[in-house]
Amino acid sequence: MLDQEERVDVFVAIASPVRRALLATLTGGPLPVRDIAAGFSISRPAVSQHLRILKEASLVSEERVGRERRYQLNAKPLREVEQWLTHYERFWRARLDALRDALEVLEDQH
Amino acid sequence: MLDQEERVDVFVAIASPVRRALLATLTGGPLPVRDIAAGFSISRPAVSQHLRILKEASLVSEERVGRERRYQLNAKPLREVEQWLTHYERFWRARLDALRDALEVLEDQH
DNA sequence: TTGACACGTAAGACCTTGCTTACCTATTGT
DNA sequence: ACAATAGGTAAGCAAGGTCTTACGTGTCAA
Repeated sequence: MLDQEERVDVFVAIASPVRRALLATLTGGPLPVRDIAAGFSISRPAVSQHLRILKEASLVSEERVGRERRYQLNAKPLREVEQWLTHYERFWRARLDALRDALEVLEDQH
Repeated sequence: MLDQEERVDVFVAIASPVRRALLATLTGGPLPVRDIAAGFSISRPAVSQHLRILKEASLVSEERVGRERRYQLNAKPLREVEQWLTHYERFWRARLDALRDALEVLEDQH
């Protein structure tokens, strides 16, 4: 079960708005490249190149069906991003708490 | 309370391992550039340039104290990333559920 | 078996990124 | 006033990303 080409960092993969849009497109289920590219203004080869990056980040997998290649979303690597975020969650929560406390003080003054 | 230079996409800002390390460095509290750069092998100007990107993504703020500039973590923009992730959470959760179910079937077979 | 289709890949243009060194300004301490 | 410190900025460069068009390969259908 070893990933053969896990070269691309997930953070790098999702840094591109185009690639995030590609992932969003695949939330509805697997699609062949033709259908994916239909929703984008860039050329089909450009879409293929982005799909390759996503594949090398394991964010999509490809299944060959006849002459089509159906790309499927694989969200699992996003857990790394979520895990990274948890280290910072307390910081923006701290901010919110401070704001809430400040508002409470204002409330009490009335 | 308008951000004067919110040019940089948060996803782009955190795509760099160096910048993620810079953010990690600041979790301990505000630091002057000198102290930040001490933990990195790249030059101080390179650190300054990364800090600028982070500042333009509002991930850090700077406070001038004498001849120092103390950079402080501001995690709030990371909420955008977290919010984006929630759209995909159900996908990797679906995977986990499928795995758990498969394991249960194996259990039952014994 | 021949043409159309689906798709990847190669090559090249172009822009951006990320580093370096050199230099500048602002502040502090003597 | 002057030297040292803190740190931003400019210039230059190598490397990499992102498009395009052209082309190659595998598959289907007549």
